[in-house]
Parts: sequence; C-alpha cells; structure tokens
Amino acid sequence: MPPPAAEVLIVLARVSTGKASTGRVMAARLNDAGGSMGIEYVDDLPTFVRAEEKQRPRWVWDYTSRWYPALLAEGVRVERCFDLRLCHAILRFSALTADSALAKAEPGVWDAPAATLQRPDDGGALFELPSTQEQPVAGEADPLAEYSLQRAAVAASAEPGRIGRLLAAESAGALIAAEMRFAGLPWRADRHDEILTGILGPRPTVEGERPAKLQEILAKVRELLESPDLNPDSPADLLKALGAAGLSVTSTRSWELKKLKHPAIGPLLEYKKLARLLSANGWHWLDTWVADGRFRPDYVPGGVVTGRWATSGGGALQLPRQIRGAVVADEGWKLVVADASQLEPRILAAMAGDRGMVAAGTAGDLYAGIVASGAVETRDQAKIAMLGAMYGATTGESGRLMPKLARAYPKAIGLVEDAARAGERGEVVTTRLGRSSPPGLQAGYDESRSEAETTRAREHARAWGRFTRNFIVQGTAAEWALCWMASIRRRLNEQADGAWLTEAPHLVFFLHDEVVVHTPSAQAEGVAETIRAAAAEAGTLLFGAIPVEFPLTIAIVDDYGKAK
DNA sequence: ACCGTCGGCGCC
DNA sequence: AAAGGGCGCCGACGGT
Repeated sequence: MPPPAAEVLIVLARVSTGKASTGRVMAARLNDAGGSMGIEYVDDLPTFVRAEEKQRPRWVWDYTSRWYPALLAEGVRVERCFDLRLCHAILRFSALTADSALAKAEPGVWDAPAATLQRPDDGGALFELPSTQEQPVAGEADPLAEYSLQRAAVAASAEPGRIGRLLAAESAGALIAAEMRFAGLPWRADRHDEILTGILGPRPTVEGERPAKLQEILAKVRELLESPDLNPDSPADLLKALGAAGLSVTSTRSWELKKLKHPAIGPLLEYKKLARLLSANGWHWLDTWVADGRFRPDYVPGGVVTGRWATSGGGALQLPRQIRGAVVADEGWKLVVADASQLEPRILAAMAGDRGMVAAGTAGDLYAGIVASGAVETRDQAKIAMLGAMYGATTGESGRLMPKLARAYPKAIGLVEDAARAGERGEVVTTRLGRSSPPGLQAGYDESRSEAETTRAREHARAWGRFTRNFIVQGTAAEWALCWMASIRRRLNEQADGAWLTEAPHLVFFLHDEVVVHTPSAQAEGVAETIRAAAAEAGTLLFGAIPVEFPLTIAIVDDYGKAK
C-alpha cells in the first residue's frame, strides 16, 4: 500500500467556550499544498476518526498522548500523524532550519518541555486559553498556525527530505509509544514472584522487613565488619564501618570495593546486588507497575536530548536481566526479540562514509573485522577502542588504543573528533536526519582569568565536546531505530488484514536498539522476516545506497529471559 | 510530613 | 579491570 497520491491532512484542535472545555473538536482539512479544504466541528471524535481513517489522512495534533490513548481505548487506530510539539522541538534547534521563522521566534507554548505538560487523561486542555466564543485554541497555540510555520520551515530547509523524514519518524514513534502502552508488555506476576523468591527468599509478611536471604547475608557482613548496627544501605554508615575495619576507600561503589581484600567484601557485594533487586524491581515494583498481566510504562518519545526515548514510571528502560524471565508470551503466542548488533559503531561508519570500517562490519562481527584489518590485536581491544572513540575516553587502555583506531579508520574517527572539537568551540552538531545539539556552551574562555578558572572552563569545554561527540552517533542511532520501528509497525499493520492491534502481531517493547513483538506462534517466523526487512529499509532511509549492513540478532522465545 | 540532592547502579 | 556518552529510580540525608 503506497501512501495516497495526494495527502490529506486533518488538523485537530479542542474547542472551548469561555473557561470550560466543550468536548467538541475542530477538524480542519488541508490539501497537500497546505490549503484549506474546510472546517467542521465534531462531537464524537472516535467515530469521526474511524470513518476518516479509510481515506488515510495524516492527523495533525498538538501532542499525541493527549489524543491517541482515548482513541485506542475506543478501538480506533490511526496510520499516520504529525505530533506538533515533538516536531517543533526538532525544528526549533535544527541547524537545517535555523533561518526559519519558527526558529527565530521567541520561545512560546510549543516550547514547553514535556515534563511540564498535563497528563493526557486529566481532562484539561493542554494549550487552552480563555475565550468568550466557540473557537479553537487562541493565538500562538493555534495548531493550524503552528502547522504552517513548521511546513514553511521544512520547505525552506537545505535538506527538506531529511528533516521531513525525521519529523515523520518522530511522529510515528509517538504513535508507537501510545500503542505499546495500550497493549502492554506481557508480564507474569507469578513468575516474577518465583524469581524473587529464588534469589531473595519468600516475600516478607511484614512490610519493610528484609527477606530471609538478604537478612542472612547482612548478619554475616555485620559480623565480619564487627559493626552490629551497620546499615549497608547508607553509604556514610558503610564508609565508617569499612574505615573502622582498616579498609581505606573514598566511596562504596562496587567496583571500588572489589579492589579490597577482606572477608567481608564478598558478602557485602552480594548484599548490594540483592538489595538493588529488591528495591528496584522487587514485590513493591510488581504491585505498583504490573496490572492484569501487563506492564505499562509511560514512554516519552523525544525525552532525551539526543532523540532517544525516555520513560517515566517503572524504569522500563532498565529492566535488569535477572527478571526478564517474568516477561512471558500469552498462551499460543511468542515473543520475537530483535536487537541491532553493534548499532552505534555501524552508524558511525555509515555517517562518515568510512569504507574501511563499513567493510570491517560486512562479515558479521564488526569488532572481529577491525582485528582482521590489523588495527588492534584482540576483539576486546577493538570494542574498548570503539567505545572510547564514541564516548571520548582520554585515559586508560581505551585512551591508549584509540589512536590506533584513528590511523586505521581516519574518516570514522575524524568525524567524532570533529564533533568533539565543534562542541568545545561552542558550536552545535547535527545528526544524519537533522537533529541538532542544544546550544549549551558559551564559546571560548577568557585567558585573563585565574588559572583555576581557566582550567575549569577548559574542562567544561571538554566535557561539552564529549557530549557533542557522542550526540551525533547516539542521535543518529536513535533515528535509525525510529525508522526501523516505524517500518515494522507499518508492515505489521499491512499484514494484519484489519485485525485489531492486540489480536495481531504488535510491538510491545523498545530499548534503544532492540524491539520485542508479541505474536501468535504461527506467525513468529514471518514477523522475524518483517523485522529484518524493516532494518534494511531503515538503513536505506538514512544512508541511501551506501552498502552498510545492520545485522540483527533475532530470537523467537516464550520468555524474554531466554532471548540472550 | 514533604522536597531536593546525592550516592549508587540498572539499562543502552 | 574501568573511563568516556545518554538516562530513571531507589534509599539516605539534610533542609524546611
């Protein structure tokens, strides 16, 4: 199904009279040149959207999570949208649209950070301003006016294709985030409880009491450190006890403690491990975040400056491997777990057009390919050197190995080095599709200041350089992942033959370079192929004909714990 | 009792 | 083994 030849847009805005929201919605139809095709007022939005969706319009609205969850709850999906707030955030800072009226305007309501916006289901209108007669939102919050500003910014851009692709991918991500929350990640509370019980002991009957295994280990630690009242959850208390036992450390970080030789260290590290599991993903987490066999975190597209998603609630992007066994497919269904292997270095190679590094990755394992080229001696060295290049390591083995990489792959390493230098000078850097780093640093520093001030300013500049260095890689990888997911969604939707979202294969989880699709068992193999085809499409969308490969590791499993 | 910051650690 | 990028969440802690 190609998109309709002449795209129709429908801009939605809530209607208010005076202070009260009426529940009515204004729907303004635009042709693909942005011209008005008429306005109507709608009382029953789900019915309207369901009917219009047959013409495959692109819905334009202020904020996807204010509109879409209610539609999903009524059994209505949409194929495409523009999320004006997310797109505004991109266009506001993109170097590709820096000359636009949008970018030059004073900050307004469309620049409000996501965190300050009201929750979608709290009933209030997002940008509602007082008025006395029936009309959409007033003044600068008018979505029609905002849409034309955005349209003009894209049209006048040096790279309208790239920036337009980014806005479409970002908006598709917003739809996916809402759909994933709606569907939920299948979660078996009984399995979770079994895992916790196996590691920590049974759930304590008294609130706040430590589980048996934790209690046991704590007793051992207290005895070996001769601190009967030690609270190991308090870094200050622990530091004091360690000092009294003759152990000199300045922090209680695990990797610092590992260096120490003392009989209490083993049990102490064990305690920390278990205490972490209990506090972060224990029974309290289960009670709070899992309901009706589903975990429904709140995904926040565009929540990270680099374009990565954030989440709020339940720490969905930090699910420890220990408990992934609780993510279990429904009876007769499977989980298809796919992750992009070595995504960021491959992205870097493609962005830089570094044929040597691209070639190193074609055989499968990029790090093995780097070793084969003779740049470094072991796979571990290749990995550490690459991470150092992308994060800006200056010391240790990583810092020592990086120059070797720079000699072997001057274009790829040169790209991140240039990004770092640009950041140090206070310049912005831009991803492949056009997301720019925020203007953050005052350029230069005054050499006439004191030595200490100069040192501090220089260190600050270097830290900002490490950020911009990483930004272009992490940000472009995030764009690849958005295109990948949007393509998976579109393909699954086309194959679903009209079946409702949760009755057909659908995305249930996303983790930067990894997706999980919940699917009827019989379709799992086909889903895997769909995911592979989508990865190839994402590569082409970003890099055109450059022969760079993005190989996937795909597992078809009953539970997420078996995926890796 | 509530709020913001810090140390620590989980994920990529 | 651990220093470089990006996050969110926990308990502890110090303030009000």
